Order: sequence, then structure tokens, then C-alpha cells
Amino acid sequence: MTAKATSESARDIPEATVARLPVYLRALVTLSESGTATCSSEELAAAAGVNSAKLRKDLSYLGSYGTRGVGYDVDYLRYQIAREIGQTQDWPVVIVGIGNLGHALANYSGFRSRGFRVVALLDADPDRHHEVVAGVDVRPFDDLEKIVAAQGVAIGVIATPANAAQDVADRMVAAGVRSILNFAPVVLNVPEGVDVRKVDLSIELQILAYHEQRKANA
Amino acid sequence: MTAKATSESARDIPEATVARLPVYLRALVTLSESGTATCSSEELAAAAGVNSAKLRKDLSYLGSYGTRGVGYDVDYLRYQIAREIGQTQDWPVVIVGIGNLGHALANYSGFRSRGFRVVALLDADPDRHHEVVAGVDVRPFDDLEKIVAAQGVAIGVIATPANAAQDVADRMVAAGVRSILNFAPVVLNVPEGVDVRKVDLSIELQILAYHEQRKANA
DNA sequence: TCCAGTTTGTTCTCACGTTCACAAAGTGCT
DNA sequence: AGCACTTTGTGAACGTGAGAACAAACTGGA
Ligand SMILES: NC(=O)c1ccc[n+]([C@@H]2O[C@H](COP(=O)([O-])OP(=O)(O)OC[C@H]3O[C@@H](n4cnc5c(N)ncnc54)[C@H](O)[C@@H]3O)[C@@H](O)[C@H]2O)c1
Ligand SMILES: NC(=O)c1ccc[n+]([C@@H]2O[C@H](COP(=O)([O-])OP(=O)(O)OC[C@H]3O[C@@H](n4cnc5c(N)ncnc54)[C@H](O)[C@@H]3O)[C@@H](O)[C@H]2O)c1
Repeated sequence: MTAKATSESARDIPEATVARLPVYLRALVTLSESGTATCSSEELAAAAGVNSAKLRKDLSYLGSYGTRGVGYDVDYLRYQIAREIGQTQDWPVVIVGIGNLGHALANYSGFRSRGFRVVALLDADPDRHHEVVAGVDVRPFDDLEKIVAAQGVAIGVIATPANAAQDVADRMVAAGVRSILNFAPVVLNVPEGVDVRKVDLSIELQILAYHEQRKANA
Repeated sequence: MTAKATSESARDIPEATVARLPVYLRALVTLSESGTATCSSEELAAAAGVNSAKLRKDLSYLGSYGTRGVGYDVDYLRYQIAREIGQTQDWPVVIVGIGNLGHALANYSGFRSRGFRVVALLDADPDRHHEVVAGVDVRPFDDLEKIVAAQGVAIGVIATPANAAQDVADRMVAAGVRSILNFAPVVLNVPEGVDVRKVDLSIELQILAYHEQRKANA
């Protein structure tokens, strides 16, 4: 009975596990590229920087894709994880705010290789329009609704200054964007059903500094 | 008995709380700048995007800085949090890998305003040397040890390609860096006592995509 | 077929983090 | 002073996640 897991996967995977699946996937890609056909949970866990028991438990949420006494087939597991996290499909993405950070993001090839396609770069500053970054030209922010509708964009990235971020988020949500990655250092308010993840580089440094101070005072 | 909390704070604050303190601090800065002298846990929690009970419990790890029936003095609490997370001192930082992302980071003013000072920009590519970014000139990577020793650098940022990141980390650790913020999509191995935090933008998008896929299949 | 060896999938326990709910401690009006 | 009201700080209940440990399931050789 193998034809079960196809669209039946109604199990909900713990958040902590979801956050690690991309790490496992990356480790599997590396193993696959280096010609490894099979690996044990121990090996994969080492490559991913986690405990092997945790790895096995995480994978068990997806199904039973290993073979006892043998390990995991690298390419098979890689495909299963990719499918589970939606990397078998193509996700159109818009980036708003093409300043320092927006440029770096637009130029980043790692998004493309993981199933994300930057379909538009938007900025409110007319001076930036018609500049071409990584083959995509920068367009007025007001084109947002049109582009989201035309391309079926579900994911938006905000790289504007903090004071513009909430407005941009509101416009994105109104246009139909349902997931937002926010780089601006503000707390965004969005309606139920819209996911926001924030990346805050200052906070990361501040956490390091806290521990650093601890070490110094010890 | 107020003269207790000064250097006696041997309580260890939960990781989850440490990660939220910078958010509270930012909310307090905003409140302070808008002229608010006092705020309740409810108001501050709303500004920080968390539950008020969680906020109060978090703050209680620092000490008892509120007044029942009144709330918190904005500037006083702001100072206490700043002190606790080490933002009253200046942290010299080196950034290695001055490509797309490294440029953005070097230009980011938010680090400076939170107590971090970029003292060096290092890159292995000679073509980048002597370029000046945000007033700091790009130097050869081999200057690392000299700079770390001279400036007492404890925090390093890695923005090199993935295949160089482990080498850079090893050199940093050998030079005396004890905290690393890593943007390269690899798992770094470092000795005991060295802190690593990773920021992985692809993973953030992949997590959003997972949930997006879930919404679509519901 | 049987057995020794290997590795998965899962159960159980413990630690950590979140939220509720409320006593304790303040304010200000009468 | 007394009382009604506000808001903090925390104990206790609950939920989620991590890791140890082991039975179940497979391999390969005798
Ligand atoms: N640069 C970094 O490394 C870095 C690090 C951490 C956080 N951030 C945060 O990321 C955000 C962007 O940083 P940056 O350094 O790229 O800033 P930036 O000023 O270089 O770029 C911001 C861009 O957003 C555009 N913009 C402003 N208002 C807009 C609006 N309403 N709609 C559309 N576009 C708008 C501006 O025209 C500009 O091009 C900021 O919130 C910053 O705090 C940046
Ligand atoms: N650009 C982005 O938005 C983005 C997003 C997510 C992750 N990342 C990651 O951040 C890292 C940097 O990305 P980027 O786009 O800036 O790449 P990039 O190629 O533009 O820049 C990398 C820089 O590192 C330098 N370098 C290479 N090897 C080095 C070494 N051994 N020592 C010192 N310097 C060295 C190169 O000369 C180059 O200047 C990559 O690992 C990338 O995967 C980037």
C-alpha cells in the first residue's frame, strides 16, 4: 500500500520541525551532489548539526521513508522533503524597497535555486525606476496590485525603512499577498490568516552581545 | 534596599526572553521619542506584539522595575533593559565578505545606533581592497588577526559564500572572536564557548512557503 | 533458516516556554 | 483613614520540544 501518502498528508508537522526541514534538505542536496546514495540518521544529523534522535523524530512526521538496518535513500528522502515543504513548485515573490538590502536580496541566487522566483522589484522612489537588478527592472510601488493579481504572488518581502513597512504590508495584504517576510525593524499588524516572519539583524547581534557580556562578567 | 541589582544579576535569563528584550527596548525607544513617560504592561506588550503576561514575566527576570497600579517608567525601564543586554557599551564588529550582502550590512545605520561599531570590512578578493564602504575601507582578509587583537573584537559577521564560511569561522575563532553571526547557508562547527547564530533567508521563505502550501490545500 | 549486527521509528521522561488567574501593592477620591 | 480601582509580579496548569532508550525491522553471512 504505497499509494497513500500522496495527498493524504493531513498530519500537522510541529513548527520546530518545519524550521529544520530546509536544513535537512540542504544537507541532502550536498550529499547527493557528492555522489552519496544512502545515509544513516547519524550521518545526516551530523551534516545538519542536530541530534540524530531529533532528526529521526522530525522525519517520522513526514512518513516512514527510511529502511531499518540501512538508512535513508538520499535522493528519495530529498524528494519527499522537497515535496512536503512545497519546493517542488515555483513561488513567485515580490520585493518592495530596493535600497541596500533590497539590491542584495534581488541579486541573491539562493532564492531561485530553492523554488522562489523574483517576479517584481518595487520602490516608491522614482529615481530607482527602470534600474535593472538581476534582470528584473524596478517598478513603481503602485504597480503592486496589478503584479500580484497577474502573477498570482502569494509571498512578499519588505525591505523598506521601518516607517513605511506597515503601509506596505497593508497594501500587500489588500492586494492578496498571504505571507510576508519583513526586514524592517517594526512589529507588523496583519489580519488573521496572513503569516509574517521577521528577520531582524540587529536583534541577532544584540543576542550575541548579551551572551558576550555574560562571558566577560563570569 | 535599591543598591542590589547593580552587579549582582547572576540570575540567568531564559533564551526566549533574551530574544524578546531587544524588541521591548525598541518599543520603549519609540514610546520615549513620542514623549510618553509611563506605560502599562498592556500598552508595551501591544507595541511589542506579545501577550502582556509574557511581557511581565520577561521583565520580572530583570528585577522589579514597575509600579503596581501605575506601570513602568519608560526611560528607566529602557535603561535597565539596555544595561542588561549590554547596549550601554560599544561592541566592535568585523564583517568578512563584502559582496552584495556585506555592502548592505556595512551601510546599515541600525547597527551603530544599537551599540555596534563596524571596525573592519575584510574580503579575500584584492579587487575589493581600498574600496570604501560607509567610511570604512575594505582590507585583505589576512588582516583579521591584527585587527581583532588591536580592537578587541569579540563579534564577527560572515557574509562570504558558503564554501568559504567554515574557513573564515576557524580563522575568526583562532584570532579570538567569540561570537559569530553567519549568513552563509552552512552549518558551522566551532569549539565550545563560541556562540554562533545563523540567519538564513532562504529558510525563512521556505517556512512561509510550507504554510502557504498548507493554506492552498485546505 | 537462524543468528549477529545495524539502524529506524516510537515511547517515555524531563525541561522549557506560554498563558491564566490572582494576591500583593500601589493610586486617588471621599 | 477607608475604599474602589488599577496594575504588577508570580504560582500553577498546560502545551510543546528535546533527548534517552529500546523494540521492531531490515541485512548479510553461516
Ligand atoms: N541594510 C541592511 O543590512 C539592513 C540590516 C538590517 C535591517 N535592515 C532594514 O531593512 C530595511 C531596508 O534597509 P536598507 O538599508 O535597504 O534601506 P535603504 O534606505 O537603502 O532602502 C530603502 C528603500 O525603500 C524605498 N522605500 C521607501 N519607502 C517606500 C515605500 N513606501 N514603498 C516602497 N518603497 C519604499 C526607498 O526608496 C529605498 O530605495 C530597513 O527597514 C532597515 O532597517 C537593513
Ligand atoms: N545576497 C543576499 O541577499 C543573500 C541572502 C541570503 C544569504 N546570502 C548568503 O550570504 C553570503 C554572501 O552573499 P552575497 O550575495 O553577498 O555574495 P557575494 O558573492 O556577492 O559576496 C561574497 C564576498 O565574499 C568574498 N569572499 C569569498 N571568499 C572569501 C574568503 N575566504 N574570505 C573573505 N572573503 C571572501 C568575495 O570576494 C565576495 O566579495 C552567501 O553565503 C550567500 O549565500 C546572501
